[in-house]
Amino acid sequence: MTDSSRCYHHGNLRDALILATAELIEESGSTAFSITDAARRAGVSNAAPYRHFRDKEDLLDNVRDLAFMGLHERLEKTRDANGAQAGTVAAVTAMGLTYLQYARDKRAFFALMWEDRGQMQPERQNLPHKREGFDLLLTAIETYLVQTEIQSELSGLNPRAIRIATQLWAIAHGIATLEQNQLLDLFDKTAQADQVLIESTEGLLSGLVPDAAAPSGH
Amino acid sequence: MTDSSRCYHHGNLRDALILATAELIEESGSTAFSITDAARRAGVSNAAPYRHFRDKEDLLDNVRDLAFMGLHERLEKTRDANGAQAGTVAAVTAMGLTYLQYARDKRAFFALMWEDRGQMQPERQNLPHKREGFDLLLTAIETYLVQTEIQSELSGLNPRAIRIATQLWAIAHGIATLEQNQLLDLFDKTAQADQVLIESTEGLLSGLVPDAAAPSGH
DNA sequence: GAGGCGATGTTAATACTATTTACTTACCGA
DNA sequence: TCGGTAAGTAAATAGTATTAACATCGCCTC
Repeated sequence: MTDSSRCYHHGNLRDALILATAELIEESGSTAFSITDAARRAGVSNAAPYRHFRDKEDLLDNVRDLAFMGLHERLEKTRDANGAQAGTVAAVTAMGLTYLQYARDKRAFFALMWEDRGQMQPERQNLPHKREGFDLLLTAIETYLVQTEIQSELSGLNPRAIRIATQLWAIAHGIATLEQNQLLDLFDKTAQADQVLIESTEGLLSGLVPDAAAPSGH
Repeated sequence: MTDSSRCYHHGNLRDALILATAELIEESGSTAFSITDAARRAGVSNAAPYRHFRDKEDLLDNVRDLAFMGLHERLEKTRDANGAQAGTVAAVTAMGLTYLQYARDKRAFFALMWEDRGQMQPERQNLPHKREGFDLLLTAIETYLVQTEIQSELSGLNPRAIRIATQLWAIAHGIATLEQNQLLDLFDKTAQADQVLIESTEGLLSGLVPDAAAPSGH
């Protein structure tokens, strides 16, 4: 059943189509693609995909999942590579740098992941995978907070950790977007995206003090 | 020439098409639209647009400009409304909040503005309009730096001001994206986007000290 | 005013596209 | 062995961008 010597039945068309689509998108550098092309690349007729996917967007959703998994994998690798210095600013920063690098390496995937799908049903928004990436960052930050004795234990639900993770994810995402839109080099040729991220991370993490609510002194 | 009693020649089809497209996008809430629909709405045939725009993307570029001008207008209004307290953290924060509100109010426009067009020629990336919005933020921050005696005079080119403006723009953009992707309520139901932005802005602006290079102590 | 020319419309044609329908094949289980 | 169903096919439909060939109007010149 895993052989490639199929004449009529493909065997694993679903995965083949997802992969073919991913390849088309990566090769063209654009999220636009035709279901016809994907089918042709998988070696089937143009109607075959509809046995496995409701519509084009459904197929695309699966490619999106693939993209999120790719990012997640890289973030995990970064976390593991920095295991020795877990809980340092550098370890947190490394996660953000990985995010930026992914946006560079897989530009079309990155665009795909964050395409506006506001009018789509919630179950078609790849929320679980989006959340997974966030969780990794969150853990890294909690480790930092515990390590620097700002927080007493890992909980996964510490409101401050969540807030900081949100801020860091937001700034990494924003920097990636600005970089892709050529808005960094324009104003500050030396402000490489990485540098901006490193400074922002430090800026947001410094100033944190044990216990207490939000720091409000200037 | 400005009458509406035209039978064959429209008079100002170019603008009418841009407006029609903008309306279609706003009404549907999606950046997808058909040139046929835009033409119909403007009361002309489906080939007429090609007398005024090279292709669909060219028409879309003009809608993008419109969207950027709308954002710019709002930012200007915010700046003027806060004229009295120019140079305060609140004044800077207000710019970010305006950005977030625009992303909420004009969701489809916001998506349109930041659609990935990496493979497009530079002249089709609406760079001037993107830059204009940044400039407003930059000025607000320089005013803040001068007002708080961190910087001695308005120059428009102060590297630190540029760096901070970049960080703040990035974080505002990132928060808007997370909000639209329902990644804020998911993890922290109380972390309204506005609140995250307010805290980030304060976090990034505090810790700044006069003169000196980047603060590196934690 | 007559004539013509270029800008701005038109209709019709081409080539893709997504999606559905009705038909076909091959596998799997009774 | 046989029949049902999952998974493929071709063909039809409807909508799309874009181009080509033709039509009309306003304006400029004589």
